[in-house]
Amino acid sequence: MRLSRYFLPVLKENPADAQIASHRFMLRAGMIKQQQAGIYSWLPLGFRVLRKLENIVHEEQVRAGHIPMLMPTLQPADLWRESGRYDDYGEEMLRIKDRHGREMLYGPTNEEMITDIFRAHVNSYKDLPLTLYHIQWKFRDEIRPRFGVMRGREFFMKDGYNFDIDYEHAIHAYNRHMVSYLRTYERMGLQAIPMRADSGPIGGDDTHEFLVLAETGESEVFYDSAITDLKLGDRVIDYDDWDEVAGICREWTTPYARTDETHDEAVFAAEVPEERRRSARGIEVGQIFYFGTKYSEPMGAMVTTESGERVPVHMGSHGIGVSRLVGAIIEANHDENGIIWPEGVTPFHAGIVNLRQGDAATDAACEALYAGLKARGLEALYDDREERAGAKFATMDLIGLPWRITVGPRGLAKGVVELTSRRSGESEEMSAEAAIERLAEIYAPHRGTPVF
RNA sequence: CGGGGCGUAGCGCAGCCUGGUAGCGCGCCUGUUUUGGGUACAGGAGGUCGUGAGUUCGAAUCUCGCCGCCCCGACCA
Repeated sequence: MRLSRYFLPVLKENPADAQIASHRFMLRAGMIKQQQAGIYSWLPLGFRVLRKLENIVHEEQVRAGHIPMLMPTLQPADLWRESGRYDDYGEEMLRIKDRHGREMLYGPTNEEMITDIFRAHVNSYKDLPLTLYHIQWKFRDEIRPRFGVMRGREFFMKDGYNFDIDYEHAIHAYNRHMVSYLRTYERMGLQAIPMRADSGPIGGDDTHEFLVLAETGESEVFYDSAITDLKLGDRVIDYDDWDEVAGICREWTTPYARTDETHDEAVFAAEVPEERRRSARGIEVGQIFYFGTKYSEPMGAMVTTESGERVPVHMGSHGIGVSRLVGAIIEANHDENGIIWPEGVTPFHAGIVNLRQGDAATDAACEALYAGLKARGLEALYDDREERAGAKFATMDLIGLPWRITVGPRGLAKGVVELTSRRSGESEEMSAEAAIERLAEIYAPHRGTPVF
């Protein structure tokens, strides 16, 4: 993408309304524009990141054997009356009437709707296990939205629902989700720690929240520092292998890690040596629940077992806050100059800065570089504006592309360009070809592939 | 919802107390200049002062209503 033809409305000054780094940088980098309290337009740069995250989530869900679909944002009130949540959910649910006076709501979650779909089409244990998910906009009419997309009212979320014949199968689904989530966050360059949590309005017995450690987190967390050394890495996982999946969950849930809601100081002290006890703040970026027959029973989602018995299906639900993650990633990856995107989620793989726009040789070198990166499947943002070097560097730092290639007459005279890491600030001179080669290597592990 | 604050040019703000129909910085446009970290100079465009009513000869400024936004708290993916 040539910056001169892109839409990147960056702000030089800090917007008054933005309190925390992610909100400030998202506004300054031209990623979002607020339309109402807690409701944002996603401008091109922000949209690219959102799509990258969405794609990673899809890839990891499909890898775990879960099936993508799409449910509507508007739901009929009657469905929620069946589960009893129409009255329970309270003011947080946005209620609407259509022209005929029919009561509807902008869905804050989809347990009722997915259960309705299930009961309409599934009757036998032979169709289980089944896990369906979608990534869709949700709405929760927060009393007080704040922190930009971290706590908006409208938000983009992956929510998945598993249907299983009994408790044991449902727990495997739960474990499978935990592992798939660990891998999802890891690919996004995040360390998200599963912590034992409270179930809240979704209800249920087993539940873990995933928290990203960040100073601006809304929850206080307590954990054994050993947990932050755990890495999934590139181990191959068979999601149908109950023992393997449970083993990975054990690895991550054995070290103490809880939010203030479930924290127990006595247990913390007994289980964790003092030098490994940590307290910090965390941003919740996902949660998994097992809730058994909470919805299937009142809504009549029954299946026939092998022995001919009709039983309510065991369910769980699992969410990842995709739009919130954009903010969480920035909270965990920024400095005073702007964002520092992890390679897995960056909106462009590299930035090209032309230091002498209009100079035939520099222009040609930049064009060749741009084409060369494209040929290797890498997306560059080429700053071809008539701007001074300082302005171009400042923009690149702000929008946080992890790699920058600087092209100027001085370097070209020596036959080199400069490759700079946004994270370390270190630069290295090399030929344009070598820079392309290097970037191709760097991004080799971060290539997404369309999954469905 | 309780408490606090704000709404003046695209963004950040001053002006309001002590009414006389707007100003600064950044950004934008033009020209010159500069050219490896937001260059300098000159010229220029751009404002229903959130909105409605009231007071007044006269309201951005005073009074009341409404709308919107932000912060703290309770609440929350």
